[in-house]
Amino acid sequence: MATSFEEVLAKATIFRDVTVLSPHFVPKILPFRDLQINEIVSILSPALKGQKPRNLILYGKTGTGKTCTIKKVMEEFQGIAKNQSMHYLNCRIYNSRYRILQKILRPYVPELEKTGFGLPFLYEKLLEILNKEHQMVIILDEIDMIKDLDELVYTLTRINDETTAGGASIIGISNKLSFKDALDPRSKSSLYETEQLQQILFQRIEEGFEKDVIEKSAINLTAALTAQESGDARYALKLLVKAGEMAEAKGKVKVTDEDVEAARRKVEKDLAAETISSLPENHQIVLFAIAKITLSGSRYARLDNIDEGFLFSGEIYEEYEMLCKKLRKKPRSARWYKEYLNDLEMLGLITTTPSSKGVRGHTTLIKIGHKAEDIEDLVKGKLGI
DNA sequence: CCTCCACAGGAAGCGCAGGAGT
DNA sequence: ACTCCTGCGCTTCCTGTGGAGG
Repeated sequence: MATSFEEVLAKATIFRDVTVLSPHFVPKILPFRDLQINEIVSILSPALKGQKPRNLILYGKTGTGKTCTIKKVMEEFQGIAKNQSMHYLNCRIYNSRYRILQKILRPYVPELEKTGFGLPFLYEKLLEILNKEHQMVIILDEIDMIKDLDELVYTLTRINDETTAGGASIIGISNKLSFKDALDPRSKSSLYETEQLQQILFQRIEEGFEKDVIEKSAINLTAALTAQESGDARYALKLLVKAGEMAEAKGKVKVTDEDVEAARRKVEKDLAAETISSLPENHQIVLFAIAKITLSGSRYARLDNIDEGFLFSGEIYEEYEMLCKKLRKKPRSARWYKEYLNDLEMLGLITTTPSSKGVRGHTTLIKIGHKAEDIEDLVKGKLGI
């Protein structure tokens, strides 16, 4: 039997307002989320004042209100500042650098209705917009779905360096804590903030350790060491786990500063080993050359004004060429060798500094970032020298 | 002051692989 | 299946630069 609309509307139902229960609904007040909202606001506010933008990643299991929180924040910010815009993207749909840029730019660039524009074009357009003192906040929901995330992060952080006025902030949302492991170290360090690091630590400690077994000062030390090192959460967690293991092996009940300190040395070597083993061959050869000369002594070691342990770019390249000959490989050009040095520095395996007084000409001085014996050992095994 | 040194790092271009479009 | 395009890893060429040395 047919029921009229009036009858349906008049009938008292169980629901007061069905839309409230829809997953897309954003309630006016989010209980227990005020703290989080404040944090996000504090991270975004410099961006709105036209200062250097910051990035942030929210993570947590589905249904914990990440998307909801961020939508609330968007509502509050919308229209507060001129020359400012927020873009919410679900990366399940916009899952590549190209698609995301295209989606963001569409409202500004009418020609984009047609496809067929290259990435450089999109890049230029974005740069153009940001340069008009425009602040952009890009929210990437389900960020782990993006195929070329490293490139995207690199592009966006790089564009921030190039703009004169505005800038772009990235807010990533992810369900998986593990997704960060898939990130390039460079992207990682530009994405993570210290506050996030602390949050990760506390959350993980609660989940992974018995109550109160880690002394407060040990946690502080871990955070301090990590911040000083790279700010990489992966490092902090490894440190804690190792410290826990070492304390356990000694039959201790609590994890103290000394355990963390002892763990640091071990973790450093492990992490180096991990990094090195995933390095392309030529990078490894260059690194080996650096370790070798460090151990045998630099040709210029006795030069005044040069700090001990620093090597000359030129002598390393010569050593590298010799090693290649020994391995029956064709050495790469000097130009590309310099890029290798950049990569190695980026990974924290070496440190470089430009030469100054006391050195003829203009060159780069290179120092190995870990114990040379360790590095030589690790690479030797890998390369089979 | 000029010149040389010992590089730095940008620009152009090349061969190749993988993906998109048709 | 075919072409076309793009990115990648790399080479070659070239100009720039700050200090040493005469």
